[in-house]
Amino acid sequence: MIISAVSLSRSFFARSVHKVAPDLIGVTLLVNGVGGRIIEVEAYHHTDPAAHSFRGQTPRNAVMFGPPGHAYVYRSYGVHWCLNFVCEPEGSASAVLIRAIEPLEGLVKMRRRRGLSDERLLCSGPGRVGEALKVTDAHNGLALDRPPFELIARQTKPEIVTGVRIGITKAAELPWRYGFKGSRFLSKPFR
DNA sequence: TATGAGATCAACT
DNA sequence: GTTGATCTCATAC
Repeated sequence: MIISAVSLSRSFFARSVHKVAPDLIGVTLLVNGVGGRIIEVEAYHHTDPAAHSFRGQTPRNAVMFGPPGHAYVYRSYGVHWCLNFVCEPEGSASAVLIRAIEPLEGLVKMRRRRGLSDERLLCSGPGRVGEALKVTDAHNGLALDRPPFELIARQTKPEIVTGVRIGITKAAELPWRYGFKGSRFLSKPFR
């Protein structure tokens, strides 16, 4: 069977984060040909106290204030690189955090980068995704429809679960975490 | 199974 | 000086 790989259109990200985030579940994300299916994301909006953009533009979050369809990469806890996709028309400053993917392409590279063999732990967490896909500040601001990024549309719409976001204290009650129902690659179970 | 320290940096008080 | 969109390893129950 031949399955054609359809890239996401440029307008995909020119919508509300709350539409883009669930639509990303099941989409295949590759960086330099390495990656897999997006399993878990979180939405951050500029009106949301938990968002980096909430208090206005800084050197770190400047990309969030730019055009949609670009990568926003930030250093988490001084240690990890976390990957976001900027959404909505320019200036609204919202983004989707990629929290987990199901490893499909470049398993050998991901295992080497992570120093792990357990597939389930390769990319199940935002810091782990960054390390496995080798995302760094060099990717901050790059367009998502050009190399090294590749986003391939899903064939069918998966069942999606929602819940509260993880690891935040501000606006912790907002159900803006989205996941692929039943996947074993979720960073934490939904309940 | 659960809690704690360390890594190490931008932004905030 | 403290906090945070995190993870790993160590030690304790």
